[in-house]
Amino acid sequence: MALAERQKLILALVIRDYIDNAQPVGSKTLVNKYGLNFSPATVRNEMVALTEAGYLHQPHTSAGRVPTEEGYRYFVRQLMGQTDLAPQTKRMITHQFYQAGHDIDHWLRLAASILAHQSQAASIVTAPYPEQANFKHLELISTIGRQVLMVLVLSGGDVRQQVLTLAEPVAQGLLSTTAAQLNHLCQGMDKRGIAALAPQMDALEQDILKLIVEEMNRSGAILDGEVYRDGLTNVLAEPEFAEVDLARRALKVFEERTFLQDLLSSTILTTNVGGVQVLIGGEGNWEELRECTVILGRYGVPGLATGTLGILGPIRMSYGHSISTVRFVADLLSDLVVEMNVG
Amino acid sequence: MALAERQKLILALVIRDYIDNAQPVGSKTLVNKYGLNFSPATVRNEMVALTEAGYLHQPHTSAGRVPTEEGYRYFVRQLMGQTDLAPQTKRMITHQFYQAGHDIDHWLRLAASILAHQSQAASIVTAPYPEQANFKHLELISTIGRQVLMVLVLSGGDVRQQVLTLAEPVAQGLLSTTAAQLNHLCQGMDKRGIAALAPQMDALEQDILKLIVEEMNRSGAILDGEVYRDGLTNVLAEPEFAEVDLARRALKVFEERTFLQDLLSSTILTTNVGGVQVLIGGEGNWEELRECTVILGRYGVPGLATGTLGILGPIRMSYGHSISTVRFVADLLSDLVVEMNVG
DNA sequence: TTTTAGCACTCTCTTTATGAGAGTGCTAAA
DNA sequence: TTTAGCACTCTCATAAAGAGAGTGCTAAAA
Repeated sequence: MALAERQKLILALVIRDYIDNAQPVGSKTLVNKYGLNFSPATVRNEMVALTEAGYLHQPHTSAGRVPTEEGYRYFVRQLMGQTDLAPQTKRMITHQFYQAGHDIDHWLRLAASILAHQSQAASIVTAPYPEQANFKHLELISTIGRQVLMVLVLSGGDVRQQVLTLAEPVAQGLLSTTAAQLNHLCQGMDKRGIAALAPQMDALEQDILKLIVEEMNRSGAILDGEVYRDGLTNVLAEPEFAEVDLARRALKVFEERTFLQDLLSSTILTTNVGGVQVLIGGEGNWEELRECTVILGRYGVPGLATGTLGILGPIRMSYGHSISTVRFVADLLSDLVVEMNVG
Repeated sequence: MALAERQKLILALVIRDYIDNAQPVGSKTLVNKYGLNFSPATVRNEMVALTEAGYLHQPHTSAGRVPTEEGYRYFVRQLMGQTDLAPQTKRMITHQFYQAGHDIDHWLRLAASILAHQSQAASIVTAPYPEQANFKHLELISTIGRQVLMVLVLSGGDVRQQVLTLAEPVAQGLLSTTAAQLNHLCQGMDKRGIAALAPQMDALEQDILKLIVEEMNRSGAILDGEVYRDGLTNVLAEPEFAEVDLARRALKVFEERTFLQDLLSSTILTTNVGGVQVLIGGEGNWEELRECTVILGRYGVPGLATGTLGILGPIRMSYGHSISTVRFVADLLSDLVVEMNVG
């Protein structure tokens, strides 16, 4: 259903007011507060239409109106327009990154902290994960008995460790020469190339190559690396989560990796780097996120390394600011990924 | 005040019952439920004594009794006795570690998960930190008046800054030569060696050395590396945290690094590896932890690398199980640290 | 002297009633 | 099409009343 201009105006005002005050919005208040040049009765008529269209809702017969999920969605998609952070906010954020040194760990932690702080919501940032990993270097270290520690360095500086248990003990000398050979042979190869090498090798080498391929397969996995969270307690400060159980279930989605994996994987498929996705009220799929909005973005360099970041807050959140923040931080992290791979 | 045996029995029963049911415990209930061979009136008399001694508390004139913080402390120290996990629980935990591969990151994540799950509380595990720091480099910078900024670089690349206030102003030139001398003298020394140097020095140098030793003592420290958290939402499930604000403030302690640093540092000084410390109700120092108990332990190899782990839950928690779990997981992690350093 | 039965008393929690307040929906006039 | 007027509805805060649980005290029993 297409909305008339005045209806759009009223819807937008109701949503804005509700976002600020967390109180149902009445016709009279609206007119007085925003100096509308038509009467409360007119507003009421329009509100009836908006309620019938499914964008507003009455908690009870004689209360003001509250936006429905559908109302928020309409607002975010049609009414809000493009927003951007204030230049000074941008500067402040950039400055913090600049000060954080050159450690990716610090960056990601800071990113989570900034997201949480700016949006007053819970935030999450996943470490960038190489989408396509190439072989760079291999080290084999005999530890004890038949146990061999394999250290694998992939392109992008990703280091993996795995323990390999051999059929029989092998001397460190042989391990070293084997590693040297494989380093020579596999240099720069992707997993496909390495898998193709295997048939011509002896048993020991085949074992090792298999493990290498396994590790490289795990690349591009959504959630293998570290996850940075922050601001979980912000959510608890919102009045809609005065009912702890609601808060508990929502935060659980951010806390448990299995949930998170589901949540992020659906986004990864549909969101481009630089793009931002807004999930309002669980969108029907997420009972746990009934009263929540999740804003997710991706950062990094497609085909090289990408990560996900986002926030979780009450549906009643300041969308403009939150979306801008997620987008801005994503862009900053993307720059850092580029720098890291260049430098 | 020393308690009679019967008083101890009643105190223990009240606490046990309250831990299970989160309801004030009355005299009649107690007698019926636990088949005591004396009457409710007798129990009431004893309860009066226990209340006067500060171990029990009445929410209002005509309610049952609730343990005070002091009551819990007495319980934990005197009444509870040594507890241990059930052998099958231990096996299960050990098994999970065994399956977790050989990656310290996984171990710590798993440790946090197990702690959270076993105790139904929020858990925290810090990465093991090398305890023994050796002197590498010193820089002394005159800032203003008698204030001198000391920058200390330790082995492992750990950089510390401290401001030192001298008895009288000292020129930058003298500071520089002093720094050069000390750099020469202390090269590669540990804190013990540096402490031994002090007596032969002049006043300025002694001041500086003292500060250096202090900083090196803080090694081990506390919170530079990754922090693993889990089960934050468990806390929200407890009835005492139905009031979100209480939960928010408590969880904030675990969430914010500055808080955590304070909390852990106080423990690090007083707890040995393998030991467990129980902080009940913030112990007067922690307003945020008013309704909480924090159980902290240390793991690792003293003098080599140690870390901290612990849980945060409501005061009304199952102490036996929680303490045993913290201790057991600490021991397991200690074994892993040993293995890691041997292999 | 210690323990116990009996009983009045206290305090909370729940239920019910009442009134104020905010906002609506409808109708009829502008 | 818009608006003023008004009766109506529903929530929320407050007060009153009754049920329930547990206590403290006293006097008798062990």
